[in-house]
Amino acid sequence: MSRNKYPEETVRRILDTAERLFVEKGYDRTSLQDILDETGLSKGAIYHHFASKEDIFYSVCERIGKRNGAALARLRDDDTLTGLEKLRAISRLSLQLERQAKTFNMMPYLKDNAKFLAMEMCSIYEDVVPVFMEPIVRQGIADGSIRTAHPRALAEAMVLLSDVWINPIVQPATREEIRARCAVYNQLFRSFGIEELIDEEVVCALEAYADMPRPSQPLNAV
Amino acid sequence: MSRNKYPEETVRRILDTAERLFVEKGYDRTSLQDILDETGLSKGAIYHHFASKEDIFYSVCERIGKRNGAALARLRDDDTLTGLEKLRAISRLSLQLERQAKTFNMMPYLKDNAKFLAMEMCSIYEDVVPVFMEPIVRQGIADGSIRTAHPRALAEAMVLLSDVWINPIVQPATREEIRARCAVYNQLFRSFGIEELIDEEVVCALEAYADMPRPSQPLNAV
DNA sequence: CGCAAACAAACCAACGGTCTGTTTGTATCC
DNA sequence: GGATACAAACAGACCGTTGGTTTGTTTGCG
Repeated sequence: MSRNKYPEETVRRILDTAERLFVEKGYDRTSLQDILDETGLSKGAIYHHFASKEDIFYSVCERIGKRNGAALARLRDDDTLTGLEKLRAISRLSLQLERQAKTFNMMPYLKDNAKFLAMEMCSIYEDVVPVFMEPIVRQGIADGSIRTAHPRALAEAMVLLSDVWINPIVQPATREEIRARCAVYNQLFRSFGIEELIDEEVVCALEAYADMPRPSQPLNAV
Repeated sequence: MSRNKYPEETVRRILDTAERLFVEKGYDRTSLQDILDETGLSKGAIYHHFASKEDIFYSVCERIGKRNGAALARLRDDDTLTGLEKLRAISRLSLQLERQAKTFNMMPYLKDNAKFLAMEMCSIYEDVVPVFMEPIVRQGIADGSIRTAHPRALAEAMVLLSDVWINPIVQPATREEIRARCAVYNQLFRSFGIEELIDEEVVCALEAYADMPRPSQPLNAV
């Protein structure tokens, strides 16, 4: 079936399949052959639309970033909320986005998903902070709901902690650990005027992750 | 030259070479052939001492962990310092360790070193926090120099921020950005009784990284 | 002397990636 | 509006390299 009339459909199929496989098995353990088998496409098809396996991975990440970015942009540009209120909303929102993306069962633990972690860190520095978080913090400074002389740095600390620590994707944790993390997280930012960054409702939602079934064992025991 | 009398020398050579190559080029871009060429050994030799390429990587990481662990253990067990004083000393120490390991020029940016980042995160949760940081925080609580109900969580937040944020390895930054990060970092932990976690001297040392030459371009532009 | 540790090196399947070839939608010309 | 041209959209054979295995050889040492 050459010369498809709707090539963007093919691209979508490739990205959908690749995203699922990368999330399920990790980048390294997903071979091009796996993607070929599951899409029913040929190598020619894939290399017509993408330059390399890594290119597919980056495109997958970019698409996830765009999905999340749309929701974050709406929040950022909402002019009925103060900066502080937006920060609180983000805690709620990012949990929701994570659920959608199903990245929360991304692992057999961290080691098999090094590439995703690295990309997340990159996008935090290059995208999430400068495009969404810093502007929101600056708004908070302007409207008096946040106090700091270093909006960028404060935004970085908040996003990093929430995305690679609070967020239980990265490391499984018990209910008590999750609750303790949230308590510390809230206390950390109190002196910047940011009270109750994570409210009880979100804490409960986070706690639910503690019971999530995890893949039995990391494949590469050290 | 078969049947070497000092096989541990061979192991050391393999680990030394692999560590250097992994740091210079990243795990993915270092092939076994590279290690063979630079050590002058054969595949048989390497697979006699190691189970796989990943096994070499884990051994490299383990060795780095042991090197750092020795220094951290000495600090932890020093009974002339309060918990708080030990935390301050760690800021200084980890900078020093990083310099030794030369991991600070680990990159062509983050994307080429996903595996190291993931291992660092793992070792933070599995090793650094429970073995070193949490005991120190607990000591600080006992001797009154630190105030928190959640020593583990506080330790996690401190290590994460210092290792993947303050530490300029992960993302290059200007002098002003580094200084701003340190200021925010110090303010974050003030309410736990932890004053001046990073002092001016360390800030200056960190600033010096801003001028470090970085590899020109990431190899995989998105 | 014998045996296993410590290698050397040929060998292998699978991988990511390339190249050439084929089909086919569509713009263009008359 | 039908023939023609052309490139987009694939298919699939092919290639070098990779990580990993196997078999063979040397040699220190009990």
